[in-house]
Amino acid sequence: MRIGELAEQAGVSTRALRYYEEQLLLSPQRTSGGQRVYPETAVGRVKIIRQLYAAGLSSRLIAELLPAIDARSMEPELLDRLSAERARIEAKAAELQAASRRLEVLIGLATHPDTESCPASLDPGPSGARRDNSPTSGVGTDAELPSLRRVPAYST
Amino acid sequence: MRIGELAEQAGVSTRALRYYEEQLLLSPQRTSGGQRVYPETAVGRVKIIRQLYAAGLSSRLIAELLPAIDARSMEPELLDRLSAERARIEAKAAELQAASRRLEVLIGLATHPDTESCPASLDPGPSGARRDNSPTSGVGTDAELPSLRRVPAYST
DNA sequence: CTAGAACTTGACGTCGGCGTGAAGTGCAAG
DNA sequence: CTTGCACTTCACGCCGACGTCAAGTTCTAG
Repeated sequence: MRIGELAEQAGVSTRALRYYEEQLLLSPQRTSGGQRVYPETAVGRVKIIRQLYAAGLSSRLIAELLPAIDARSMEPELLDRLSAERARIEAKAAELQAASRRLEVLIGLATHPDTESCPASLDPGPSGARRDNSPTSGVGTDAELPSLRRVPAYST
Repeated sequence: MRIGELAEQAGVSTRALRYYEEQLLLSPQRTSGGQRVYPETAVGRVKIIRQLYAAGLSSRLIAELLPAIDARSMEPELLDRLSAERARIEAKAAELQAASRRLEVLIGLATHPDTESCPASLDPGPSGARRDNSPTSGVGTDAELPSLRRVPAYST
């Protein structure tokens, strides 16, 4: 199959496919005229690639990972790097959830009628799964936000 | 106080402070010579800005948010956008966690001795808090990954 | 007065995963 | 042969929050 068909079947753009090839994730054959020819298996392969991208992996790491998946065999060192990546992704997810909780507090302050003087420390607190205290580009000590109330919203 | 001192006290770079000003998040006064002069309150303000950045907000949204925080009063429309932002951040966090679970599966496949023919569907499944089925730049239908085993690692 | 630290504006670099032309070539149908 | 779509390579654009020179100015201590 050629690039257009693969793009459609895999649900990606032709530009993306050429980019993947540039990143050595795909190695299609060529016709005598220079056009790319992919095997049927390429559809699944592209989907796997998308999965790995969606997992936050860089094209570099994916390029190293794919041969291992093909060979059904992984070097321990690569396995370690994969674990490290997963840890980073987990940390990022946790950070985002903490951020979401902070926003939730802020929204709550503006949504509720001013319920007492709620101490809005905007500190997410250790409510999640924080294993380490790595920097994670930390936002230092937390600042306080003043209380908010919703504006009456005149009859617009 | 001048920019260097503020930078140190707030824990950011002077470049960042100038960038914040460019984004209309800060509006310091100037000396006759043109140097920036910040009030003491700027320290807290910068920390709040950092919090909002950490919450995944864009400088554009922060710029609209800060006056509301200053005025302790928020327009409902702005509140809605804030909620939408929070929803997006939540979705992103959930997506990352799903990705992390996928990686965990992949790592597990390579780590365990080949425990039976475990059907590695790499489907995160509904194990988390997925409220909606919004696109979230979805990776379409899930692909299968073959099983893996760890390579013996010769005595290196 | 002078050294030099701290400051100023300006502008280009970064990182990644593509989007989006531009200009030319391959291929199948009528 | 010709139309015309799919394809090719090349290469710049983009987004965002700054980092990082570069060259000039201001402030402060001695």
